[in-house]
Amino acid sequence: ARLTMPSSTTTTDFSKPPDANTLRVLIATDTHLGAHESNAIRKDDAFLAFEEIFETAIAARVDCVFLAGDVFDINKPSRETLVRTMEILRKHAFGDKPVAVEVVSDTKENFPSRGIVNYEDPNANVALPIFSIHGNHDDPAGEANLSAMDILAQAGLVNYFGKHGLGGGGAGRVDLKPVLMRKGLTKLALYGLGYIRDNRLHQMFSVKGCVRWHRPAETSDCASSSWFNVMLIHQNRAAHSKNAISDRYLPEWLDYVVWGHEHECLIEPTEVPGGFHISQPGSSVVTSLIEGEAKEKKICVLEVKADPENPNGAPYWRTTAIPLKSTRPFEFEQIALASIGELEATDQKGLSTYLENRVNAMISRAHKKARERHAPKAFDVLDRLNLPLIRLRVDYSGGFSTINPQRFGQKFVGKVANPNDILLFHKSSKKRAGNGMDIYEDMAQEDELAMEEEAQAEGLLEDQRRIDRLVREHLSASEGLQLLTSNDLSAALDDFVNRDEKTAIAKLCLTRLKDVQTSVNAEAQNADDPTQLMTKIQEAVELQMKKPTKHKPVLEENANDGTSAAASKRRGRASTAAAAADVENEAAAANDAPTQPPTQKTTQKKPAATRRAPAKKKTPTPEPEVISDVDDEDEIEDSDADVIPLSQPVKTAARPSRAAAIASTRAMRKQTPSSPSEVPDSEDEFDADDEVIEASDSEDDVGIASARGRKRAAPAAKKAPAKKPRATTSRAKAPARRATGDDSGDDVDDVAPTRGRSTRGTQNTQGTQNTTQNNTWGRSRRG
DNA sequence: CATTCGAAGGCTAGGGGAAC
DNA sequence: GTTCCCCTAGCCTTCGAATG
Repeated sequence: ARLTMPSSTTTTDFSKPPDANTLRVLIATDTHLGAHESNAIRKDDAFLAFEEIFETAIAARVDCVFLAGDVFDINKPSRETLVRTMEILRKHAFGDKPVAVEVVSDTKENFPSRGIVNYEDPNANVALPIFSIHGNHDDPAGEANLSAMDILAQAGLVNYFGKHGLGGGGAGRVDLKPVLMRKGLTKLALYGLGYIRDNRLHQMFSVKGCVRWHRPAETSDCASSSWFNVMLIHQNRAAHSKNAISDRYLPEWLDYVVWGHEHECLIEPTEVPGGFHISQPGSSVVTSLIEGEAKEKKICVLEVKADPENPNGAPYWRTTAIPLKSTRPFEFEQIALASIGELEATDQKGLSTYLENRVNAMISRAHKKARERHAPKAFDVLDRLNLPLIRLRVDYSGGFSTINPQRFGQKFVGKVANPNDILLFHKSSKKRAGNGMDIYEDMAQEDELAMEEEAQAEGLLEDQRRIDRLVREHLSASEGLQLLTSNDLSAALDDFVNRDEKTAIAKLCLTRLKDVQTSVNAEAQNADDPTQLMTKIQEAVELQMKKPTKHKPVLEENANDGTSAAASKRRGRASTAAAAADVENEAAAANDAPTQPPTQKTTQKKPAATRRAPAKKKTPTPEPEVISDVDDEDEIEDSDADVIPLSQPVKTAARPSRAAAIASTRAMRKQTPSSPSEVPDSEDEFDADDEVIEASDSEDDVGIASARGRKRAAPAAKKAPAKKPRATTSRAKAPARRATGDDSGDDVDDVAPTRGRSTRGTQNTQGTQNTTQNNTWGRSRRG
């Protein structure tokens, strides 16, 4: 699906800054700052990796950094964690280097809490803009719905985006409006979706109009397809969760998806058939001692550049994986005792000796790997390299007994980072079944357990049914509920009891009250006499009562099935027919929904090979308000149907340049208090029209840099040589590593292990290769 | 002074649920 | 499905106050 062309450079050399039309971004995720904070040995691991990420960003001279969630390990990080995090960010994100990338979208919408992108804050001297979403560990919570990321954002250290209010009733609604970035001719649209509970998001993706994608409008000067579309997402991806978010939910016009949350490093971009590429960088610190975390930890650099011959065509791009060196070595192995000939089930001492030898071998292997990545001196000095994480997962089926892991670990204190939990014993069910004598006993036990679980599940189900029934019986009668619906109340009670949401009922009442008040106010204004007023109010209240629930109905099954009655009801919530239907009668509402005439032409899903950029199929709509009509579309599966053209958010000189803002602030400080209007108001420029894009394209990179860094031009130039050795040092590390630890004989592994992807031109057949080693640039076929 | 009693804290196992 | 973490119950020990 991608065309490739040889890079203009011969090696992946980040010591030189990217050219005026190349946007270079460092991408990392799941840094889990504060992880293992109470563990004296491991408490620094996350911070060291975090620091290395930013050292790499500086050395690679990237224009900005993208973080895909879980920056912090817990929702309420300790003060120590916050301070250490802010210290690292302050050190690397602030400085005098001019910012070459420019955000041209509405920053009030992108970053609602701050309203501006941090480098435009006259009080913050930002050199490296960082854009981050939240993850499940640092998701917003509390009355004010704040995340620890909000603290960083308020301090001007990061640009936190992708927090969605989930308004809109029903399954909730998310409006994905991209952060539009420009550097020279290159344009990048950055979409972000911070973590949302899987089942919630699953449901939203299944219901038409709940997830709405906004795209830069197609104009004669600027094709939609000339934007490089990047998505940061933080959700379950693997099949281990039944509500895992499938990449099929994402629109195929995306180019590059950074998948956070999953800790296994699968950073090599893999192509979704006919669509975009997904890169899963994985965590930068080991949080669980599982196999997936034993892989080498990596981050990557994404480079995007417009085709100078045809700036309106699809941009070129490539990625470069960079292994992290500061991560603590982690060796993982699993063994089945029954398959080891030399062991006898009765020989406890023999077992202990065997495991001890095995662990020692793992430690040696960890040391060897660490030495290969570091100069021996560093290895000896750094405890974290000398003290690896070791996990031996032991299947003791077949009559073996376990040994106390803690006592076993005593022998390895001072040799590994996790002496207490090196060994993990488990029994495999298959092996157990093959073990003659135990089989009936095991089966009996399993039957018993299964019956017990079934009974418990049935009990829970029965509890929920009872809640539902009680509410209906006692509160739905003529005078029982006048503002709340029984469905709403059942759902809130369920949340209160089963999900420990102490404010569920209060929230429901407040929301309903507000809805009714709004509705009554609107109706009352149209009434002339008191009698009519009463009738109007009565009607308004009745209408509100008939509106669908904001909570998912209790006991709703197949919540992810977009064709279920409940889902259909939600889908049709914009239609008066559905709204008028009794909330109890979901089927009736479902039948009404499809009869709504679509207000926009529906786009049929085509085979991947023949699909084109959706923007070209649509007529550009100048009015953003058109978005509400999307609900009426009936093609659930077509992700294109939820695409909304942004009404010319692109601007250029609209915002005051940072230098101008700083100058203005300083001038204001020097003088007696003057009117705030000295700072140009960007509001007026915001609705700039088509011409803006042309103007934007004509402004070259130097123009931006000089405009932004006007005041700092001299110091920046002076600083350049000082920073150079840093980059050179970083560059020198790669050859050094090759020289010391070249076990594979393939320097490809040093930069980005390929797992079969190679420099030998396989990309022409596979079409998925945009990796470092070959220095080829990928490109969308569209354009 | 010895014994008894209760409070407080440490430790452990197990359950539940979140994370992956 | 596995792993990890948090919470809780239950048990034990220690300590101090009350009692005889």
